Amino acid sequence: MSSEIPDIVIGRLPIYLRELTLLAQEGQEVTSSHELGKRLGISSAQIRKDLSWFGPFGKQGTGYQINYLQEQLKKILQVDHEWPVAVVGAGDLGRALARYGGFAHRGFRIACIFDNDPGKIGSYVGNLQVLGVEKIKEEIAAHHIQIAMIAVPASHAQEVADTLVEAGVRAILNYAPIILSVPDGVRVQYIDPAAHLQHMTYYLR
Amino acid sequence: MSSEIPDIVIGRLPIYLRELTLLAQEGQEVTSSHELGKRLGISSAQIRKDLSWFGPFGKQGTGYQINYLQEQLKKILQVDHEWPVAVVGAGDLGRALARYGGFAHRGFRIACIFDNDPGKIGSYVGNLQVLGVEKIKEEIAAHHIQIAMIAVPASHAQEVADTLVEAGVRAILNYAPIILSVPDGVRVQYIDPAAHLQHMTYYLR
DNA sequence: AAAAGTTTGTGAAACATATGACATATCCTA
DNA sequence: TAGGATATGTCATATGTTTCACAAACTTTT
Repeated sequence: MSSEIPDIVIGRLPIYLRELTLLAQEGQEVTSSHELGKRLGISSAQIRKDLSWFGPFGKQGTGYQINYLQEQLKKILQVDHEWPVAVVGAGDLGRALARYGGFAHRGFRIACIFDNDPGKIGSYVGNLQVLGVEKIKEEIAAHHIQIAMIAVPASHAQEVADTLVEAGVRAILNYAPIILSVPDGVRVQYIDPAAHLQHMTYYLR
Repeated sequence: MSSEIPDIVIGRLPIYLRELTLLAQEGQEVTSSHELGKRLGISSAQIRKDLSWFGPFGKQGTGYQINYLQEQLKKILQVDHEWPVAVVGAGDLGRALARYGGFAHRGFRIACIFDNDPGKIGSYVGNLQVLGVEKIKEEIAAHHIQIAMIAVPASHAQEVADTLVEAGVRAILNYAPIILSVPDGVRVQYIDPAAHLQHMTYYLR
């Protein structure tokens, strides 16, 4: 009976939420599945169907109250409160992530950053001091951090992931170009820009 | 008859190629759909089916010659030669992308980097000098660049995309958290780390 | 040289996802 | 207040994707 909500639907919710925030910034108060779909390049039927997994949020004849739908999506995605996030790797990418301003208003706060390079440990990234990787366990446990981003070379990513999982992390955003092996209950998402580029070069003929 | 190859299949080829490279680095010469699938967390049937869209690359009883399959995938994805890539935005992210060592052996060379900040123009990122955005058109045309990465704030991303398309770019990897509007024939891929994180927080209950 | 063991490539079946279409509700205009 | 316009939520349908299962080809063992 209570069939599970498809993961692919969950994956679209952040995009809906993002676009709603944009609409709100533009001063709009109400939108429709049609308008949203047009802006996102998605069919209006799909948006209505996706949302209907979670409840009736709209009003026939009118559409969706933007503020209300935003709140509901935040609740569903559990970003109605802030998550502390750990960054492992204080190279160019790790530092860029730690300083990126786009996380704050979307439910995330970079809480700590780690590296294994003695030359980097102790230095500051924004107002965060880089900690040694040996501190991962205590720091993550102390702050009950459940989310981490891995921005270390592929050769060290699995080892880092193991440590993070041991420390209690349950969601990993992995920038290293390898598949991580993690126990059940831990989720991993991957970002591999070169793979995206190769996906596109296929079509460049 | 000649049905088109699904885009989702194309999207997996770079992952297969990446894993083959890893296997080759480990000194292995032959692999099987089963081994590959196990390492990637994908069913062996899917890998065989995906590859079969392009031809018979394996040998029954043996599996796949890694070198050969790598070559074939590179040819299919058109990364058997190097593509020059433009980066727009020389902030933390743009600089991290420009200096990232992971593109070179996967078919890409960062050819130029642009910014609109007079304080950044003229400075060096690695051995690339940051150019002003007003140079985008001439530079991209001169070097026949067809691929670009956008690493500017959301507020400027569409404008940058328009300029890039006008200059001849046909593939864009967009790091700005907005959907870009581009003409037919131009492909866009999106990277939005906050969206990935929100996708995962859904499951953190 | 035969038997046992692997592994591919592929059609058919199962499963998952997206679209179409419409009853119903609401808004707007006159 | 009636009629036209708009938009949701949902069931049925269509499309897309993955898995299953097996013949055929090859390797290894006995």
